[in-house]
Amino acid sequence: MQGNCIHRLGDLQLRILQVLWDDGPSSVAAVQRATGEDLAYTTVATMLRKMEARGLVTHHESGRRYIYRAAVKRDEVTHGIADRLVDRLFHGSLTGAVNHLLETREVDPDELDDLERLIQRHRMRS
Amino acid sequence: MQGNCIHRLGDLQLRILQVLWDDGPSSVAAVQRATGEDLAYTTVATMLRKMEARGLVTHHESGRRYIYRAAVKRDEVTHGIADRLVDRLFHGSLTGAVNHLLETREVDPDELDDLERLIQRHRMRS
DNA sequence: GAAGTAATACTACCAAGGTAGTAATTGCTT
DNA sequence: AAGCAATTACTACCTTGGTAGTATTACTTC
Repeated sequence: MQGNCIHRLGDLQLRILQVLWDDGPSSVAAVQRATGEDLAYTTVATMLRKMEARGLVTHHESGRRYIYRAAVKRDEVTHGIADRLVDRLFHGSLTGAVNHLLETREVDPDELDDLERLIQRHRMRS
Repeated sequence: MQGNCIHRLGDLQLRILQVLWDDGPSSVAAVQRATGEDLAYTTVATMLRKMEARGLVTHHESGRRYIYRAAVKRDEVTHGIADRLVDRLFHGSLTGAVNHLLETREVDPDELDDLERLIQRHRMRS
């Protein structure tokens, strides 16, 4: 929920949230399966419990088993993490960030087209 | 140096590296001052020692005092962290990342111009 | 109803970041 | 020389993510 420092997620925590966002409410077993990684059942269960304590997920019972669901929105988290990065590395400069990404990644012309369209679309808006 | 998981830096570690990149080789006291944060002298000294153990910085002695310098390049680190983020959050899609940044940040028209120029410049290159 | 199985709860550990106190050293200043 | 100030070394502690074992509980199946 609230000011929970939504950025600062470990790899496993993010992985689990992604499963819950993609697949919707899931049992521990389902999450374990969906992560694709080779983790003990109890590892996933423990992490889910820790995440619930932090307000990242909630659960309700279905029979004797817990069904977990994400308590934070994908956009919130993505936004939080991305913003934090832009601030930490580029002093909040979006241009700096995009520039760096363009410099250091392979970008094919199609992607450049996409980007240009994005910018056009944004220009309309303001 | 090498395979040291250059992404995965704590806030303080990144902060310290930024000081060393900006100001060049510095004593502990200088780093402490430059971080701007209110940290005990020994906190900075300890962190520098831990970072040296991880290969992030090196030191040489000048009289009885240590002068630390960054052992990793700014670009390496920035690239590592940014790449990791794009992979973690956007499945490696640069367009997805940029799109998200545009959606969630205030972007003024000047910045859009800058971005467009960036893209043009990149188009030339390929 | 006895045995097996699946689920959760509890506990424990390790590593790393972060923070800082205390001790020891050494050099400078009066 | 005596004492103060700066500096490094060592140690300690807390938190969090990550990983998983063991114990307990409860449902299912024969």
